[in-house]
Amino acid sequence: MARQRAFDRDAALESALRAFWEHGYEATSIAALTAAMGIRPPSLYAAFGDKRRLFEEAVRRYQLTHGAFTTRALAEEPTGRQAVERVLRESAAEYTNAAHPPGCLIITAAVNCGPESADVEELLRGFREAAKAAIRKRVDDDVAAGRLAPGTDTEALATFFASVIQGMSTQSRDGASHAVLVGVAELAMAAYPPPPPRPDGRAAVRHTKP
Amino acid sequence: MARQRAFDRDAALESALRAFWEHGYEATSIAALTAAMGIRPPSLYAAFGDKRRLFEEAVRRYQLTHGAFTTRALAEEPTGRQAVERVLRESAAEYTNAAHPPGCLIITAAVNCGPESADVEELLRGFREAAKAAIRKRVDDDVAAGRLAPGTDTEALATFFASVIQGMSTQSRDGASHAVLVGVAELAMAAYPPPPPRPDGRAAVRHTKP
DNA sequence: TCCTTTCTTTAGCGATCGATACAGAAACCA
DNA sequence: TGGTTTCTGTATCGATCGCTAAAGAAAGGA
Repeated sequence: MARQRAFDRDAALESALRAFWEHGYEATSIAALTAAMGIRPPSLYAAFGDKRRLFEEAVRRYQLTHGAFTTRALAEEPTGRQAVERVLRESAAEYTNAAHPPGCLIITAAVNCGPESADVEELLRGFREAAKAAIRKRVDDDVAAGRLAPGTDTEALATFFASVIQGMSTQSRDGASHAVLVGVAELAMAAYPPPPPRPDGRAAVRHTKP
Repeated sequence: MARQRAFDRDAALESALRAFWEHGYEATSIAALTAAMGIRPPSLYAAFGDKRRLFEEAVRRYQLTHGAFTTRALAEEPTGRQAVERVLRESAAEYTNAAHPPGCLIITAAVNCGPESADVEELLRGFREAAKAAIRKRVDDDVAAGRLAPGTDTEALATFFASVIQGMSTQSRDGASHAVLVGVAELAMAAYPPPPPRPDGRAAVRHTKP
């Protein structure tokens, strides 16, 4: 054995994550990263490989921490409708949480990429596609369970909710408050289709007076 | 008088616009710009000042050409509801028009900016805020005209539709088709509130059989 | 205590960034 | 045709980019 690393690798990774979250992949220089992480370039390269691998590790960490609420919400709620509503509400809260940068790293951190880092753009695109597919799966489950009419356009629904979430990320970075984004989430739920008529022909249960 | 410029300034500006549209402000280098515009750096600087002023001029050009449909739709439609629906439908078409890069330049071209070009980020943010305010104005008009209930949360509505449009831009850049984005636009319109009850207590006009 | 190993530091690598100095070329006026 | 002016092309500026060689510093084994 020999000398051990003098900095907290996890804390440094979290600092890098936040720098990427704030300014994106290309606009965050090694100099900015080392300043944020409190280390010098050789320590960064020894511990994380290079800038791209550091970014990928930061994204993985983001998914397991700040961004884990979406996976949880989609896994835990009993119906697609409830799952989508929870994702929307928790996005409104997370994107405006003053304890960290606004918006979503996976949505915003690799938007303006030169041709030499197109694969980084593609990496985040893959995560976004996976998230949209996870939403669609829950909506498809609602169709299969009879909670949504057969033939419901679940691709359009999933793309719609993905769009609202991505727009909420942009809005939060433009200064929208938590309260306004909750309003956005509630409005978005108006697009979730009503349940189909029951097989006995009776109307669905009403929750308001006729 | 003396020697005149040997290239088409407008065509060069359009080429620069598309380069910025594709990769964003910082990720588009002077070398990439001069290659796309078919000129050498001194010609670029003589005709456009510097990179920032070239970008600002490209954004102005974008607003007057590819992005002008929003201003037109919001100005020409008789009601807020129709204005919003037209903006959504035309956004779906424009963002997926294969004749130019996908999505919206004003939404995507200055997302990942370093601290030294934070003012460029702020410039586009201002345009986005103005667009959202223009949407809100048309919704406010619907409230004033009695087409929407008094007390309607027009800020939430405007932020919702701005979010959907921004999300559609991201989705188009991730590969969503025109047809799917039209579906997104139609779903978004479900959030536009129904008209308030008439003063005589009768229900609003129905367009479908009871 | 010395040796080995790995980390940290200083310093700087080649490449590219935005932006220009300079000279040659082209268009107008006289 | 000569003089003036402005544009164009070459070649390059200092600064910064991602990244690393080399030497000093610290921790474990002998």
